[in-house]
Amino acid sequence: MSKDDSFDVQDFLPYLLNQAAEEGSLGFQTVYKERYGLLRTEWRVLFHLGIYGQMTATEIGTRARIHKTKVSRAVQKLNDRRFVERSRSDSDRRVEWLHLTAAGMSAYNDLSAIAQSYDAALQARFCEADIVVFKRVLRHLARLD
Amino acid sequence: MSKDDSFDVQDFLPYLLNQAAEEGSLGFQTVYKERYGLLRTEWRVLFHLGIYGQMTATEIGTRARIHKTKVSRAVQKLNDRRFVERSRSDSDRRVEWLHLTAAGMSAYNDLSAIAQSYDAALQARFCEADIVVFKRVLRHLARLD
DNA sequence: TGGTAATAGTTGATTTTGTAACTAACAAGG
DNA sequence: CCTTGTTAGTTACAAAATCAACTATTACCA
Repeated sequence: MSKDDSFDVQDFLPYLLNQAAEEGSLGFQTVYKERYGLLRTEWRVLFHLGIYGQMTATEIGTRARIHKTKVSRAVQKLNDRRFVERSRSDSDRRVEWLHLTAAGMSAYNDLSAIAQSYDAALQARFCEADIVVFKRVLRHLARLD
Repeated sequence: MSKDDSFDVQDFLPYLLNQAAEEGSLGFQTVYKERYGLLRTEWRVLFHLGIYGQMTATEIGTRARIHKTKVSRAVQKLNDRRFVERSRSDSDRRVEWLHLTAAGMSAYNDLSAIAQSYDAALQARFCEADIVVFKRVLRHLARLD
């Protein structure tokens, strides 16, 4: 017996978003996990380097809104696996430029191809007009525009 | 230098969903955290009991897709705080019925009221037609319909 | 019956995360 | 130069999530 029938979790946006996000990443998560033993943050860092090329840890953190300690640890792991190389900047020896190795690039290419087809399969479940609206609202909520 | 310019993380649905979900729960998270010292899972369990009334841990886990160990520990904490009471079923002594105490109900009422206005504020940023589409797609992705 | 499997829920060991404090390098004003 | 403040990134310790193994109870069936 509900105390307040006018409220339903399933209409609560943060709840809906969380459920959809979990459901939506589930399938792809197993790919980068089982195929390359990557964690979610590690995959995210890999993708940013694959897409935007050379970046610093801080830049990645700012762009993806990941805390610097999380980025730091992800970079460490990716470096251990020889997916990422670090090089100190000459002009400012605090900053470290990160870029993918050949192995990292190859993992990125493989995963991004899978990501694209995964994404296409997800989007195929809706009509194009709905996807347009959906993504626009998402981007706005995610503060990406 | 990007290897594959046709791909952008910001168009990748799982990524977008995650960012939006994190952004969207951020504000409300501080409410249940600072006001009642609740964790995300604890809040979710509280809400389910507030809305659907008496339930078992397994039912909550199934409906919200939370792992049973997470539910178990959340119920323990909520029970410690006297927000939830447990009672063994007579017909099957493995199952435990959970329901809110008066204190739990009051916390739920308080939080659900805040949740509703928080939700309304989020939704006010878009036109109604967009919200309708958005929620429909979300529900489908979250496999809630 | 008795044996095997299934279900509800808990506990313990290991990983991962979060918070704060830390080192190192730079910047700017006196 | 020195003090103070800021920025890049790491590390230490506590909190939380995860995974597997566990107890207790019921269900199935030969």
